[in-house]
Amino acid sequence: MAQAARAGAQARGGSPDDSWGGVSPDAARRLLVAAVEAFAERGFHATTTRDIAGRAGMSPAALYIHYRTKEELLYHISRVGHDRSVRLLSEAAEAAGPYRERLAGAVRTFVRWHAEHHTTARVVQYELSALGEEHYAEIVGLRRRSEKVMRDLVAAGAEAGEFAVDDPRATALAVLSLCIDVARWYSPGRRTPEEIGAFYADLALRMVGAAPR
Amino acid sequence: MAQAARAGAQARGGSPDDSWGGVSPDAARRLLVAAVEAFAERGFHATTTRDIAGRAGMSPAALYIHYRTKEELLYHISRVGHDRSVRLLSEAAEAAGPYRERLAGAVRTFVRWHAEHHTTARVVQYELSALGEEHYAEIVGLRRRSEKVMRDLVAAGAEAGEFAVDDPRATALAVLSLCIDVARWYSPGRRTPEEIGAFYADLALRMVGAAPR
DNA sequence: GTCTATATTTCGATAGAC
DNA sequence: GTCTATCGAAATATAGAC
Repeated sequence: MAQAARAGAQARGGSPDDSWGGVSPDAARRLLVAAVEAFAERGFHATTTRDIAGRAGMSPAALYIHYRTKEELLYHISRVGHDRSVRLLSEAAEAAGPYRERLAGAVRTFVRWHAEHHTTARVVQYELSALGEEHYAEIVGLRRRSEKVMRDLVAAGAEAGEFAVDDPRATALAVLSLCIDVARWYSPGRRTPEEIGAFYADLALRMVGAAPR
Repeated sequence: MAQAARAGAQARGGSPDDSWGGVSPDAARRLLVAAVEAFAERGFHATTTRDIAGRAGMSPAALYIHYRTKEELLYHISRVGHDRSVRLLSEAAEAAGPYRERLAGAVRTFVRWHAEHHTTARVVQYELSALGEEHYAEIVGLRRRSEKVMRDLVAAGAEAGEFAVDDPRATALAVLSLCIDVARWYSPGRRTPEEIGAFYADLALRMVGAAPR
């Protein structure tokens, strides 16, 4: 199955935005990648369906064979991105070991994803308001799940005595906020996603008052 | 002078978005406030000139008496907001006293402004890409100034032995990033801008490895 | 300075041939 | 499934009366 092979390549982290290897048919995937790039550059409302189709090497009408509306394209991107976010955070939070390691792992992975896939992440994090009402509500639900994962992790670490925080809820939201904003400012060059992830993991440990390693 | 009186009211912090008290004539100010609200809610490109004019209680054509284009409205908002940001940060950084107090003051003030004026701040921070080329370049210059202020402050604190940071530049950008993202998630209710500012000042001190107070 | 009316452009989405 | 051609709606901005 081509999908499984592509999922493997994706897990290893290939070219800048290969989050969409599993999407088929080919034309639908090309349109999705084109939409991600266009939405990230100019925003959803400033992007025309002609632009998306053009980037994918197709006519404007071809878009509507694979997606019912422009908004559905955004929803697809947003949905996949938020699913990924929840999964990355959850897996790190449920790992074995001390809470400081779990938090560091969660932040490192989450930040690395935001840097590595910064075009996708930019759309996922900053184009929410362009979603239709129902889609928006669904995505907000996923965001609450991410927030809960981080909140529970910080609270657990605090109760275990590994963290020293006055307000676990606010601290968790601040850590998440710091990670998310990476999608806004990151651009390739100065430092690798891996390096930024490691640096941010250290910052997060400082924020929760974990003893320096 | 009405402008001086309004500036006084503004410094004391009145209603949620009175950053525009000094703008005259009255119609121009109403349009500006309407644009801020609309841009913050839906984004620049999703906002129509009809919507802006409507919120200001005027006809669509009236907008063009006071502003040449919709983009000029955004530029005005962005310019004022960035000037304010640079000033808030600079004043705090140049204050007397230990660097940890200066950093705490800068973060507290900057965050408080982002929360108090979160509609304005949202436009200022997240609608940059809708600016015209020249305006964009000018605003980027102001942003670099803000970054330099924070960078120099963290570096000075580190050299003075008050902060323990591995990478002052990256740490400064992360602190700024954390502050800026407040504009994205803040909504009135749970906690006051003042409380969030104080909380974030503490987080920033942790990030730079300042000794706990 | 503000309005009504509208010129002009461009958009999202569809029709129908192939 | 993709194309060319185009519809109908809606956008920014302007013209001209008051």
